[in-house]
Amino acid sequence: MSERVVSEPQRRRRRPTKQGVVLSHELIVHTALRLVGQHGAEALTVRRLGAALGADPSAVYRYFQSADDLLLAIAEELIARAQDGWRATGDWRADLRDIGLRLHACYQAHPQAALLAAHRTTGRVHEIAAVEAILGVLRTAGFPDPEAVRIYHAFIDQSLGFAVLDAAALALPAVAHSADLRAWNASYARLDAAANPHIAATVHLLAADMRHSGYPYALDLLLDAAAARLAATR
Amino acid sequence: MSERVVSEPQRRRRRPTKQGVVLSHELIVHTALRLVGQHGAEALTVRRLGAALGADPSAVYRYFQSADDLLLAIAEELIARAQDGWRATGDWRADLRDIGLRLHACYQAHPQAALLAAHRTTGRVHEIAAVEAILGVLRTAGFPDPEAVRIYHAFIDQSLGFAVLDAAALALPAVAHSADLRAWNASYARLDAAANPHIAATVHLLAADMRHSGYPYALDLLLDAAAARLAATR
DNA sequence: GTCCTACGTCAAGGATGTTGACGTAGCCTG
DNA sequence: CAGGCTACGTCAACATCCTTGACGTAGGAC
Repeated sequence: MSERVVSEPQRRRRRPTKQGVVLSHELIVHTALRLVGQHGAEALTVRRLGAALGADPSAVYRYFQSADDLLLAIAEELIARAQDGWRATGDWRADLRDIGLRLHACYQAHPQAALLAAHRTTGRVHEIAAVEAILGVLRTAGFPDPEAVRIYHAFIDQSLGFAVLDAAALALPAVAHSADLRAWNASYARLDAAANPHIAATVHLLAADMRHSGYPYALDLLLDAAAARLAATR
Repeated sequence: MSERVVSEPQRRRRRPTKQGVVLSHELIVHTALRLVGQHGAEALTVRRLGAALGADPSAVYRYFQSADDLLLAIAEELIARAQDGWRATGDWRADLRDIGLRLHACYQAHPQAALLAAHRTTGRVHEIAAVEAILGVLRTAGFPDPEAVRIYHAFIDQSLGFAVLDAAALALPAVAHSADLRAWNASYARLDAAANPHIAATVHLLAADMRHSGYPYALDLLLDAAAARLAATR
C-alpha cells in the first residue's frame, strides 16, 4: 500500500478542488463537526462530507487514512476544546471538578459527535495533555501513584461515560426524546403501587430528577470518596 | 406500507426455510446474540444473520420491522439476563454492588447490542423491575427519598455509562481496538519525560490499569460516598 | 520555462439495510 | 381429503456505504 496520506507539515501543493475549495486537515475536521451538528450522527459519511466540502469524497483519503482516522481527529478536537483555557489552582478537588464539568459540557455541545468519538483513545497531543493534567492534580494532591492511577481511570471513564449517555439523550430525535421524558411522568406514574411501592413513593422526585444529567452529583460522590481515601493515607 | 411483520402470538404457518430451519422470534434473537459473541463486533448484520440462521436475509423482516427493532428485542433479552437470579440479601452495599456488576457483565458479554441499546429508556417490565429493586435497596437502607433518588440516578447512569464505554471498546473492529491498546504501551511510553513527568512516573501502572475496566473501582467509590452520606444523616 | 509529483477526480468493487413481487407450502374449512 | 387462502421464505433490485487503483492536471522548485 503506497502512502496516500501526506502528513500535514509536509504538505506543499494546495490545489483547489473543482468547486474552488482549498482543502486542509483542519477544514475537514471542522466541516465534519458542523455536518454532524447540523444533520445528526448518521450524516457523517465520507460521501456527504465530500459534498459539504465541495470536493470528491475520495479526496478525504488524501488527508486521513480512513473514516476511523477522521473520527480520532474529531475526538482530539473535542478534547482540545474542553481543555482550552483550563489552569490548575492548587485546590485538587476544585481542579478535578472543573476538568470534569468542562469535558461534560464540551461533549454536550456536540452530542452527535460525542456519541461517535467519546469512547476512542486517540493517543495524540491533546489527549496526552489531559491525562498529564489529571494525573498531575492527583499526584500533587498527595495520592500515592497506584491510587492516583485508579482514580484517574475511574474519573475519566465516569466523565466520558456520562458524556456519552447524556449526549445520546440529546442526540435522539425530538419525538423519541420527549417520549423518554414522558415515560417518567406517565408510564411510571401509572404503575401498580402495590407491585412497585418504591417507585410509587418517589415517582414525583424521579420525574423531576431524571430531567437533568446525573453527572454533577456522581462527580461529587467520586470526589467525596477520593478525599476520604486521601485522608486515610495520611 | 402493508404489514410485513406478524405479531408473534398470531403466527400460524411455520414453514421451514430451504435449509430446513423453522424460524421464530426467539430463535432469531438468540442466533443474533450468539453471532455477536462468537464472531465479534462487526458480525451482526442482517445478511450474516440470515446466513447463520440458514435463511434468506430478508426473512428477518418477517419478524422485525427493522434492524433497529431487532436490536431493541435483543436489549430486552439482555436486561432480562442481567436480572435473572438476583435476590436482595439485606446488605444494601453488597446488593447494589451485585446489581451493578451484573449489569456491567451482561452488557460486556454482548458489546454490539449494548452499544446501541444501553442509553434507551424502554419502560418495559424488566427495566421497571430494576428501578424498583435499586430504589428498594436504597430506601430500605434508610436513605431519605430525595437522596435515594439522586443516588439511584447516579448509580444507574454510571453503570450504563461504563457499560457503553467498555462495550464500545470491545465492539470496535479488531484493528482499531488493538490500536487503542497499543497507544498505552507504545505511544505513551515514548513520551518526553520532561514534558509529561506525571505520565512518565506512572506509565507502567497506567498500561496495566487501562487494560481492565475502571467500573468496579468507580462503583466502590460511589458506594463509599453513599455510605458516608448515609452515616451523616443519622 | 520545464520537470516532478501532490493531490483532486473518476470509476469500480464489494459491503450494507431495505422493499416489492412472486410462488409455494402449510393450515383451516368442508 | 380436496380446495382455497395467505403467511412467509425467496429473489432481485435499489440506494447507500467505505475504500482503492489509475489517471492527469496544476502548483511549486529550480
